[in-house]
Amino acid sequence: MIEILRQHIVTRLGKNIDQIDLVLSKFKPIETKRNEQLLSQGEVCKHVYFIAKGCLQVYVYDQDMNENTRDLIIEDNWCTELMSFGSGQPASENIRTVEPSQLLAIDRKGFQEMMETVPQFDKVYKQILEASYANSVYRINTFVALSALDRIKWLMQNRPTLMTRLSSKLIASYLGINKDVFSRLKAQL
Amino acid sequence: MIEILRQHIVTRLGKNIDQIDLVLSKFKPIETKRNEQLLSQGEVCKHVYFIAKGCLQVYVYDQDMNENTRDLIIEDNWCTELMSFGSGQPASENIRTVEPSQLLAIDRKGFQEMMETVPQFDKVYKQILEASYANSVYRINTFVALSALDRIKWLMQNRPTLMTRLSSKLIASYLGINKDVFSRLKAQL
DNA sequence: AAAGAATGATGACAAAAGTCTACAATTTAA
DNA sequence: TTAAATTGTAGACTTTTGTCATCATTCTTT
Repeated sequence: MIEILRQHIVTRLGKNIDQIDLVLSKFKPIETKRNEQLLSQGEVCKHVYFIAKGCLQVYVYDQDMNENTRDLIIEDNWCTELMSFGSGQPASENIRTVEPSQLLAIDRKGFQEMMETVPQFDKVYKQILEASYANSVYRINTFVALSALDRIKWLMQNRPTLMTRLSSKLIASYLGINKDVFSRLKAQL
Repeated sequence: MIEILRQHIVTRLGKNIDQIDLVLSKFKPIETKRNEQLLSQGEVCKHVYFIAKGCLQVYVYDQDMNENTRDLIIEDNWCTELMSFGSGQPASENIRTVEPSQLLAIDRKGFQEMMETVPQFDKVYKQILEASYANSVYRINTFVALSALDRIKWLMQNRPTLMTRLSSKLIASYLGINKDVFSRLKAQL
């Protein structure tokens, strides 16, 4: 499992990283079933997860306790509640697995040590941040500019794997559409 | 004008930055009227702007050529189209001033020099990225979890200055609500 | 293999949001 | 300072989206 992370780092920083094994040793492998809770709002987010395999859902509750999906993240990506992880304040979001997953978790201490002792890792962190931000930007633009139907089309165009891989319920929640409406709109295509 | 940026950096990095004047010298001051176009989609985004005074709108067009606002950014903040600025690819977003503004612009060359010669600035960049990302996360959550009316309430709670300072048309577009609907919902409060 | 739970589709209806028009009020630019 | 343009509000109407109930189907779990 750790080899997948090694590969992820190598493709971003090149092969000759002195302390790559030191870095890797700071990650703890976790095997999960589906629907395992990794973070609940109110708790402090203690880890950053690298997803070697599987899929995580980041979600929030509304007044009616419906679950609304802020992000769906698949393998070869990172997941955390950054604000809580960075500040130590309680998280406002929840995270769970939606598939049996293989994760590599690093805690705050490990993360900070890594950033200090392996300056290059700072670069990886920046890349992760930039990618996450870019993702958010596109996502916001779909919400301000597109109707429900067009958001569905957008997802099919831009993240076709998500559409086929995950349940309609999840996808609808990710798109900010009621699941019944999603079902109807899909039929229209 | 440059003093405002100096202050911005000092509060983030502390007073004893060796080369702060070198950094500041790389920024070009720009005075704008309102409604000045800083970037049009298709162009490459060549600058990062620090807003010393005023307000910028980042927006995209939909099929009907309506303008949809991805972000509204006021003084003491940064604005750019990061993906285009970073990659040199054509921008997918537009940027204009919505108020007469005082901006400090740095181009790619200046930016890269800065990151290399003043390693501390890298930290500022990271902070900007993190803040922008955090912002986006909250914003996405308002879209997946809240109705139009609740998004209005959210904005009044969390960014009350925006509400009073900018036109209803802009705010409606920022919230992803039709301007007529926005007018009606506001009356309901 | 079977019971139970979750999922996805559908119809009927309700509520929310969007469109269009008109008009007064305000702002902008000549 | 005025003419022109933009903005904000309102009513009547349409479309989109949400809700609820039902039912067949598929997954899960025992």
